[in-house]
Amino acid sequence: MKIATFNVNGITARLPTLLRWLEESRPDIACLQELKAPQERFPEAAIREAGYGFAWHGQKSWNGVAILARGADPVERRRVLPGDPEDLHSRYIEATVGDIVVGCLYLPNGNPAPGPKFDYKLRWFDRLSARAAELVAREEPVVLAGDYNVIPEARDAEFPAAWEGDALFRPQTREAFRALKWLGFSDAYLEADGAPGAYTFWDYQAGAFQRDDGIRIDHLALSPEAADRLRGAAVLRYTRSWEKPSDHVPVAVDLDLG
DNA sequence: ATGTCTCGATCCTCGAGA
Repeated sequence: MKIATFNVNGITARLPTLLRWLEESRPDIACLQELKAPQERFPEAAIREAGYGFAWHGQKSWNGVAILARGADPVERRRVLPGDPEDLHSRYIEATVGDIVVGCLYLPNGNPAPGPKFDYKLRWFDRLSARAAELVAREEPVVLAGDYNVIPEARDAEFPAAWEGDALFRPQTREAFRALKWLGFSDAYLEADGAPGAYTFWDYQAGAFQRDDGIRIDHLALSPEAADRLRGAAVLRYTRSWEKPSDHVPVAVDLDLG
């Protein structure tokens, strides 16, 4: 079973690219982030035509997350991360697909740091960890996939010094990411491959992709029961060279599940 | 720091966010 995560940076502008990727890569489950469209503007017909059922949580202008399943309808469990009724950003959706629990997340960027946006990022991270602790206690295969906006280690950036002090690389951010690890979740790419240079994001500006000025910030965290079944992982760098690319590329993992 | 992109309001361009 191939499970992938892809920050599309606008599902309306990215629809042709998304459809091409679904057709060529045929993930069984696709977690999408940064859809930037209100709930009623999801391209339902095109996604169904491509062979996918879906659950999605939209928002005007910003955020927005979706879980797609090939030949199946994901069973939505929740569309809000618990712990803050005043947080109205659509950054989390959770569903089951067969026997697997999938959480699709778009963690706040958090810049400028320090500041209120960084505080929000850390609070959001705490809420994610609390939810992750609940999920891991069930001893089921769980995948928490998405744009974490976290550079876990210096090796996950081509120019780590340029990210010193940035919300994506601050010690507190990296510590919060490690908290998921201490709960029992593993970084699928690291476990299955781990080769350096597997960046998932390059800024559109200043020729960042041409200089390979990238960072690895899109991750799939696996519960122990999912990690037991991990067979491989891949970062689909080539999609960054397509027409009208997202600034992120998909990351896919292969799990030996049903 | 910025050589870009997307969205939305409103408008034929700009600000915000990333």
